[in-house]
Amino acid sequence: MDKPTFYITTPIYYPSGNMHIGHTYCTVAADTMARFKKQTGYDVFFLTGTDEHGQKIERKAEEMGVTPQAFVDEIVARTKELWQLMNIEYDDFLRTTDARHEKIVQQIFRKFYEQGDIYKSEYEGLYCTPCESFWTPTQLKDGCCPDCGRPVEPTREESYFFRMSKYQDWLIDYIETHPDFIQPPSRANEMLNNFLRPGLQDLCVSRTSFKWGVQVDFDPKHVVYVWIDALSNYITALGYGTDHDELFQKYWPADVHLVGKEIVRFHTIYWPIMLKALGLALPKQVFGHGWLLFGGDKMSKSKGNIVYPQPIVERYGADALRYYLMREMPFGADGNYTNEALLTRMNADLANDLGNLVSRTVAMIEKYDDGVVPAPGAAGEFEETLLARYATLPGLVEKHMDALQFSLALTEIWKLIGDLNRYIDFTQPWVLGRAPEGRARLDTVLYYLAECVRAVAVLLAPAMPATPARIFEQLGVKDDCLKTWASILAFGGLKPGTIVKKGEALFPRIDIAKELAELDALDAPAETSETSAPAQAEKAKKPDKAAPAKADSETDTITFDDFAKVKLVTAKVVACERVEKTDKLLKETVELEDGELRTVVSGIAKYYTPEQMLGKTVVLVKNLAPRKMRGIMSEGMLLCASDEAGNLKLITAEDAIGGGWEIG
RNA sequence: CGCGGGGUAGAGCAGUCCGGUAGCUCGUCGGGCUCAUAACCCGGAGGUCACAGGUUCAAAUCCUGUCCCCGCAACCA
Repeated sequence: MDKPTFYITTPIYYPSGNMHIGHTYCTVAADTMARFKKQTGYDVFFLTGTDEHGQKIERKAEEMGVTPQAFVDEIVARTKELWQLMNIEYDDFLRTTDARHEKIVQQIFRKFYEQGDIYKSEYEGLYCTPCESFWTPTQLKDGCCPDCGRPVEPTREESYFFRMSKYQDWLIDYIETHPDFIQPPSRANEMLNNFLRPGLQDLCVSRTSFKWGVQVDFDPKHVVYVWIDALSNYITALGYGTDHDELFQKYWPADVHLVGKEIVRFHTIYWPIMLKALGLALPKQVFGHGWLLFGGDKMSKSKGNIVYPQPIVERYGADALRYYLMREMPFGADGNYTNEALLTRMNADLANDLGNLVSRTVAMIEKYDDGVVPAPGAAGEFEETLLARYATLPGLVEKHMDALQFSLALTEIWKLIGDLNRYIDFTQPWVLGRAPEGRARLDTVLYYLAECVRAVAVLLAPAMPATPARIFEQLGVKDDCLKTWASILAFGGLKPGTIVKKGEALFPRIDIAKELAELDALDAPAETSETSAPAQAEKAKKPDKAAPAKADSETDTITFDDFAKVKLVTAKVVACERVEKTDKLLKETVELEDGELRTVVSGIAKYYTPEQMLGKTVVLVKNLAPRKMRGIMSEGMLLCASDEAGNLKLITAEDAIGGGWEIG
């Protein structure tokens, strides 16, 4: 008999830098789900991968002096290492640079064109030649390029467009009649209200301004634009469109696409329309999970607050991190990552509740029954309570897992763990062990403990794949049949006579204060330099624009001549006002020694009022290229120091009488 | 009125769709136990559910308005 199938995907990640804990979060969730479905009898296919094309990667590679392919190869290699470290068991890893993918994307694109969903037209926009970018009128700043401040010119670029509007009514109807399609439901409203009901624009689906992409085979100067390329991965990985499409026949449509909330739109609007145009079924569900924040802030390279999993896993193991990620926040909402919360959970849940339970269970069997699991006697009141929990637990876990509520599923498992710890206190095995007439009760208690701990190990396996084996080892469970989901549906699988063996603590208790200090010390370099976070990783990242590659690392030096190029002078603030309608900007007029006045715009309004600025002697980068912001030309930059939270302090020169003193 | 998320015990959160005793974890205070990783168990303290109106027998939950916080975007040279 064929098993039911289950096809789950993560997004294909953009390898412009190394994967951090946010990517890890999503991938662990997918892996946990995949393992759970396998455990409960499904034929599972779990896909992840990387989305490797696009101008951004082309540029980064160029800056680093390598080919785009070499650039992404490096990141992909590290990504795969990370997934291995995290115990991610994917069935396939698709790279959009794989020949198998590119070929089918071309085919899909051609099909769209031939059936009239894609038409050739001209992209009309305002083009900034130096930046090679199109801008819409609303993006312009004062009629100029928002990136470089230079004038733009109306330009037409030949492009292909997808007739999204043609499918709009169908899609609205589909979403309204399939309430489970977009999860959580609030995201569906967002899509309907913001994009679908106002009317879809035709989507520009090709570019001629860069080359790093899938070429349009019937019009080679075009490359396929990102979303057609990227979204197709979910079917090209299964061999769609080839002679060997058995996987596609078997697994499509996907049961769930896990996606970050920022790309829900592409997966619930463009992707369904593409599929409809191809005549294919839609995925059963798109689940938009929340973001992992750091201290309440979004993680970002510019804030330097990106958390990488490697140091954590090296210290505490993948299971501890996986548990934390799955347990700490409801899937779908944003959550905070903090080292402190991680360590607290490790101690409270893993060391105290679970680890200690295993430890005391095994220790008592060794002490009172020479390490041999005894046969149970009749169930009493306490046993009935336990059995009641035991009987409903698998069903509850399954219900929560099917709703992707990992946190709730784990909470249910921990309720049994709590019951077991309580059970020991209530039954007091150490008292029973003192008198011969207590022996029968004692044996019953010890058997119930061991059998329930076995069930816990089975239930933990999806989220914590490495831990069950360690529990089974101590319990002396060798028979693989006793490690399956089926084996816990009825109480009593564990054989009396099994030999237990106390081992090392599953999760040793941690000195939180000490560990926190050490983790902070590890993080410290990462705050000032992006390059040091994961020891063997990194090196490949860079700020998005400009900045020559060598400025990347704090260990790199510059020559004196390099330094001499920067003209730093003191400057006195003679006027200052807020720039209207902005949160961050102050406009200062500063005076240099020769009486020269400069206008400077600075993003410091959150830290200084115009009144505070007035009269200060500050440090100005005199020869920085002018840059227009909010329509005001800024002629230089005021030096600031920033702490790890991004708070700014102006560098001032208290003793300087006025402006114009040279520094350096 | 740009888009979105949020304001519930000292901290972090659930509960809000589908009104009906305000709940969980950590911390804290007191007690118990000694099988166990100074773990485990019991109990206590601590909340005008941001604010103001409204609907209702009944509002954290529904409606209206206000305030505040945080992302994104527009402005971090």
